[in-house]
Amino acid sequence: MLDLKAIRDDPEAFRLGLARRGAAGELDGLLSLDERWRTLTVRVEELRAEQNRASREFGRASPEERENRIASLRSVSDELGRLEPELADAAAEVEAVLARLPNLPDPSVPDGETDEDNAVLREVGDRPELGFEPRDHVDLGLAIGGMDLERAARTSGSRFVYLLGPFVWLQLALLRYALDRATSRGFLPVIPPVLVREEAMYGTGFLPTDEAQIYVTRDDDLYLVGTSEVPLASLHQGEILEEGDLPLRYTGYSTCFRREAGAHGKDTRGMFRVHQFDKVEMFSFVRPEDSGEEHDLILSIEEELVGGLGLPYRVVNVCTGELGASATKKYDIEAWFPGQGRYREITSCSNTTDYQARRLETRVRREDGNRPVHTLNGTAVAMSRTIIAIVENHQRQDGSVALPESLHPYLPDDLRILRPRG
RNA sequence: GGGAGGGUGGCCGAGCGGACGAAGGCGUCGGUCUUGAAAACCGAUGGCGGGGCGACCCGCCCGUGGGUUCGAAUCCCACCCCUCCCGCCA
Repeated sequence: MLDLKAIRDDPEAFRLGLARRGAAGELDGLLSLDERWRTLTVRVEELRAEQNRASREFGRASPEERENRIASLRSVSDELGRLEPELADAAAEVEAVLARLPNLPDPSVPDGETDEDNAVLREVGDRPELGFEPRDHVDLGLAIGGMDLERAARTSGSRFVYLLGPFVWLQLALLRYALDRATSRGFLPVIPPVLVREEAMYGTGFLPTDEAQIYVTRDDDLYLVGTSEVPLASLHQGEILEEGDLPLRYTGYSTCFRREAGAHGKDTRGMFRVHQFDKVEMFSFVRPEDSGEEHDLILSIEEELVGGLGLPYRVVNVCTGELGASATKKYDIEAWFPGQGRYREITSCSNTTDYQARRLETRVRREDGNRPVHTLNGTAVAMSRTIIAIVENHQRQDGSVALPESLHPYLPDDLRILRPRG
């Protein structure tokens, strides 16, 4: 949510920022709705003040006097009865428009529509020189016995997977690997609820914008989260935090559910894009002036995690067209996937400034008043894609995969090399 | 799932149609006193929004949303949440 008062004070700044995201069209409408709301507010509050004054006197009045006063009180009450619904409508309209406006992009974000417009900041690590035609994760995973896609399709449909044996151990090793590194940097591990109320989805900015991507339960009005960002951000909903308690850092492990509507035909092979996967996420609540620095910290942890797995990657500054509604700026780490012959997103971190905090009413107590905190989120490890990247990058001619040393402490002793069966 | 009782300020807790943003206590912060501290005493202590250049003024908030009423923390309805008992259950 943008700051309505700030929009009033400097509409042109918002017009410019929103225009970069193709969302400036609603601004004039918003300003006139706001004008109407304020006019009505002034009138309604005058009437209420009068009613309160008269009502206080009424309490002291004698029974005879009361009879005389009821008529004038009723006329005030009647006018309020007419105006209050108008005021409520105006407020709801302002709210509805405001809720749809995305966060302003940071000046350093490149303009653009698709991932081809993202700015590549750096490439790190050498792509593996395999000396043979690389197999993709489906061929490798099936041979190793780490996954079953056909039976998953029979059970649940396309874009689902049974992880089996070696890939299960690998995923659990990745979990410990990610948690160890995140907690060593001060992030508290959390296993959050994955079914959440509408307010949590709204508060994090996934509703109303991304409704088509979200699974909803039929009888309970609960939403399945697409990322633990949602319950982590909601952890301090409605709270006023003490400045000395910030930053608050959490790392959540959860399953993530995504409908992938509109992705028909995209990444249909294997488990690169699935409806359900597990992910370790980092989430920070910080003082407003610290969010830029925190964003760099989260990115550096992500680079450490990806780099530590021996995966070649590049860092991109995501363009305006690819930003989520709540983000002012987003870095993606794209790992090299030999099976696809290109870089693909494997982690992502966003600075959402005060956008989510304003919706969730998470504030910090300050001398000069309570202000929304800033929130940030970033992937520690997205399990399915990371498993894919590992097996594709560390594959060997015979179809075996040498797992990176950084995972050895977390793996069963006989599983440092994944071998094709039979 | 069945039954019972509850949700009031940072916390505890009174209020159960009219002067209530709400008694009292605790906590916190100032002050008096003291060599210092404690105790005692005095005072201050919520959030959100609107208006005004401003000192300020006004409105809203007693789980949430509706309703009754000239007037609702208080009465009615729906929903949410918590606690206890029974049943079921990882």
